[in-house]
Amino acid sequence: MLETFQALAEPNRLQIVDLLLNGPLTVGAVAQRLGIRQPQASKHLKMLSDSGLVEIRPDAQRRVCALRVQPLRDLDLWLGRYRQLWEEQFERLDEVLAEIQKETAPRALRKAKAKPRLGKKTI
Amino acid sequence: MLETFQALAEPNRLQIVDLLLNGPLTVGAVAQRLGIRQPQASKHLKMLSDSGLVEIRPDAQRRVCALRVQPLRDLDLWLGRYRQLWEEQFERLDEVLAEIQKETAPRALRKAKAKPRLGKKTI
DNA sequence: CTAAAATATTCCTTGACACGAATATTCTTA
DNA sequence: TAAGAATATTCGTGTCAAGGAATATTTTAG
Repeated sequence: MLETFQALAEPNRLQIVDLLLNGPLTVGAVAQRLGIRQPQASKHLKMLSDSGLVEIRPDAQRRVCALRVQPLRDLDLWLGRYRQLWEEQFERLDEVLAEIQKETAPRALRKAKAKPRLGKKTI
Repeated sequence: MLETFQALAEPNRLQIVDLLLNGPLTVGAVAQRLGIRQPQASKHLKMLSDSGLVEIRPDAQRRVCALRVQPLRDLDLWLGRYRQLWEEQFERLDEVLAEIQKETAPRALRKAKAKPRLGKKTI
């Protein structure tokens, strides 16, 4: 997971992954479409390969690079633990924000001691 | 998107996000649970805040840090473009399994030579 | 076997950033 | 106002990785 994030935390590599969604490409093709030089493309593709995001298959002198879905599936799984967060919290968030807005905006800020914190969990 | 990946591409920050799934925490609490020092926690939380993954709300002298779902939703959206990729493979897998089933079940296993490999796309 | 094509590797420099230590800042309370 | 608590910031250091340039390696074609 960490490795996947690190692999995708670089502009060219993220672009490469997006590019390979349309199908496999050779190293040179990747370099050309990204406007980078061949050695950089090789390096980035090697890192993507190490992280499991790309599979590099030799074809004569060239290397054909294709996406591997496994890390993305893992990412999807990881995200799953958060998915409920925006499904159940969405309705409530609006309410809470409106509440706060209503509470702080109309009244001028008064030296409120022991202000009654809204019943959320206290830290 | 890139910013989100960069924010999550660091062990402590990824751990912080995972931690905040259980609810908001103060800076000190985060530092304590991660076993890191307070300044590092502050810095990491600031980066998470800059990337939009965490919201820092002042509460007296402390800062309460809570997850923000928006970047995660964006990540989910981004992943969506790849989701069909492993659904295609699932369909293929089903076909293959059905093929095997059809091949082994009715007829006793026969010496199949030059078994037709399913059409791997050539570059 | 040689030349050319495609890719990989090495060396170097530079910039980003993680960590530690020390200090500064902010807010509350007595 | 002073002290204490919680957090932020600064500075210095070491590490890692990205980019460029040059070169090495591998494979096909002639």
